[in-house]
Amino acid sequence: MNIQDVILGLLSKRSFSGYDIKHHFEEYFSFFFDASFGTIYPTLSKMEGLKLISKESIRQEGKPDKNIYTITPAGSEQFNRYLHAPADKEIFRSDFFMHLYFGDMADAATMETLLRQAMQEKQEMYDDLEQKLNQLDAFLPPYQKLSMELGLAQYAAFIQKVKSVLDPS
Amino acid sequence: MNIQDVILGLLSKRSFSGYDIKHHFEEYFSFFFDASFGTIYPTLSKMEGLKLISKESIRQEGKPDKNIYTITPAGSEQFNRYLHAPADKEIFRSDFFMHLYFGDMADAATMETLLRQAMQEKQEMYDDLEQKLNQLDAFLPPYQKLSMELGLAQYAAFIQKVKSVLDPS
DNA sequence: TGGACCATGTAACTGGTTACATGATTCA
DNA sequence: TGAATCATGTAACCAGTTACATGGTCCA
Repeated sequence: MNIQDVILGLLSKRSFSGYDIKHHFEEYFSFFFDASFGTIYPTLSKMEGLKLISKESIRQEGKPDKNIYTITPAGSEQFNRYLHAPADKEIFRSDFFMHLYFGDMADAATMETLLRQAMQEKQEMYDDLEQKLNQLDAFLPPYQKLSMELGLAQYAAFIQKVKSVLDPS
Repeated sequence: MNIQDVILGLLSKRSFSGYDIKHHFEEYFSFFFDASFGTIYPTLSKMEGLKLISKESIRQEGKPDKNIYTITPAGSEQFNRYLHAPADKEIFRSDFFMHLYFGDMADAATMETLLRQAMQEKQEMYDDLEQKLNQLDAFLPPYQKLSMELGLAQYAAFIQKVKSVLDPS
């Protein structure tokens, strides 16, 4: 998976500006993907050069011009190849787990803070994702819904386990 | 978290060669961290230059020479700072989730393959981790054990959810 | 008046990977 | 005989981030 495929996926549904793409990433992909403007803008230029997408400049009043990108047939073809190819292996790199792994060398207060912090962050992500799911539920296509439910299931497992260690009852 | 901290953590317990470090990563960290020889060897040289670790060259019969690295007081100090600092946010980038998110545009057979594949891979990681946990259980310090149990809990949640979709019973 | 939002873009940097080079030993 | 294991290291590359530059509008 590279960012090109992700952008093509978004553009399969409707046209986007670079700015919109970033916001969509934050809103819907934040739990398994992310990219900065520093990646998005150069990638869009490159993809336009490759004729995978086409650009239309829109003048706006009171706001800067924006570039709206639309997928081309060549872009659709590439995205379709991506979609039916096997998934790359996922990248998971966790400093939390590293701290935990070496936690027996740290003091108890530090470890409790670490665990509480991690649990709280996961809880926030859970709540955020759950709220989105409830809100969109009826309109969500099945696999999109499943992706969110799977995210929730993993978060819930994490939270439950950490909670059982922090507040054994 | 950078690779330096991880190496210092390992060297806190005993001395390692670069080759050993790589194997330890694969054996115990593979589910939340990874690094290649191309990163490990230059990092070790750099850390030696910074006096965080010291090198001893060992001649071996029938095998190439090896460089054994030992942590210095300056290295211990840096590791201690790492250990008591808050954890960086984790990096999770999943092509599987991306495929799932866009899955409603793919055909059913592709999606079933995707799900079965992912489930199988997670199951293998689960089995591998569980086996290590059972094998070492009595010797494991508590937080190290917890890190493995948390990994298992997350894998189990994933597997269970995907299974419920593939084989509803 | 200062911060948030809208909007695009570049340059410098970083943290890695992959592939290559070397070479002996052991095992099937 | 050829693959796996032991062991170190470098060069080329790549995908990404951060910080900076620009500048208008809207709202408190």
